[in-house]
Amino acid sequence: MLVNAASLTDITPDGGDYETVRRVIETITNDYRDQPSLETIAARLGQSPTQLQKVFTRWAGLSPKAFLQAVTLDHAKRLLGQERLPLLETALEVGLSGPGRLHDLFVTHEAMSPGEWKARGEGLTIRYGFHPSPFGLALVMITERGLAGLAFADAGEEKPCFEDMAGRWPNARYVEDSAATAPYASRIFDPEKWSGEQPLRVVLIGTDFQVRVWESLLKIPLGRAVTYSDLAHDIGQPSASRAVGAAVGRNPISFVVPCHRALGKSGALTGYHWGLTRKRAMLGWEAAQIS
DNA sequence: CTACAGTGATGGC
DNA sequence: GCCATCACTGTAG
Repeated sequence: MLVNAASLTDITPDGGDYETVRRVIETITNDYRDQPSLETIAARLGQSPTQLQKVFTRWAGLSPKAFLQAVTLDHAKRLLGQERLPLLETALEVGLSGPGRLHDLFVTHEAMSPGEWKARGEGLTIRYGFHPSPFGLALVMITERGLAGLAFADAGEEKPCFEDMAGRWPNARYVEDSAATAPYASRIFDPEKWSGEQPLRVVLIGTDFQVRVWESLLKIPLGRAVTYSDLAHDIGQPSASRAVGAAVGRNPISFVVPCHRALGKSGALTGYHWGLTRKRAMLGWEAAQIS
């Protein structure tokens, strides 16, 4: 991990940088054809180039230029390329008990029973809170069993974001409790705290098919990517790539269940529930964590 | 680039 | 059940 602790404590407590970063990424991806210089971008955002450069680098650990390179098709293909098959064969010793090993952030998970799923959250108490994160405001939702939801919103968009999530388990009781959710937020977004000793507890609430897809996603290590059809193969339904896409899109715990590491077969970023720009940001941020 | 077909899970009716 | 809707993919013009 090249990102040092100081830079992380800079970004994580107040996620203000993300707004700037988001606009930079957006600008560049919209106008990549005319290769805008740092200067032009800075001018458009009403900031000085040096200032912009600094904020961006603090956020990603990567210069804007290097970052962009990390999110190109080329790079995406490389993420996909390396040893196609072995990747998903990595053991996932989860079961419903013992701590399993999972990608970079160690996670234990359990699935909800079908009964609980049918009840659509009936009898479940979900506590939630908004917290700043490197990717904008993060909405964290937890139950007694562990983390159940993670979503993102830009400033001012909290309400639709919450409703999006709450609509998935309409019968649950929702309690605002950011004191309870805060520890989760800080765990998740600080790579320094990713360790196997204290795995993050996660509870997957979804249909059987969805849960299988999400479990597959959890097997993708940091800095790697797979295609929707890889995932389809992994769950034993090679032709169901489209259905897989839909299931990936319904992932309630984005980032932790790394749905941003699922790409189209061409390496193109096909879609993202919380905005394609955010998907780029995550991939670029991760690229910086590895190097 | 667009169009279309084949695809499987899901949710509303 | 039926039908529309997808964060898909391959083929054709």
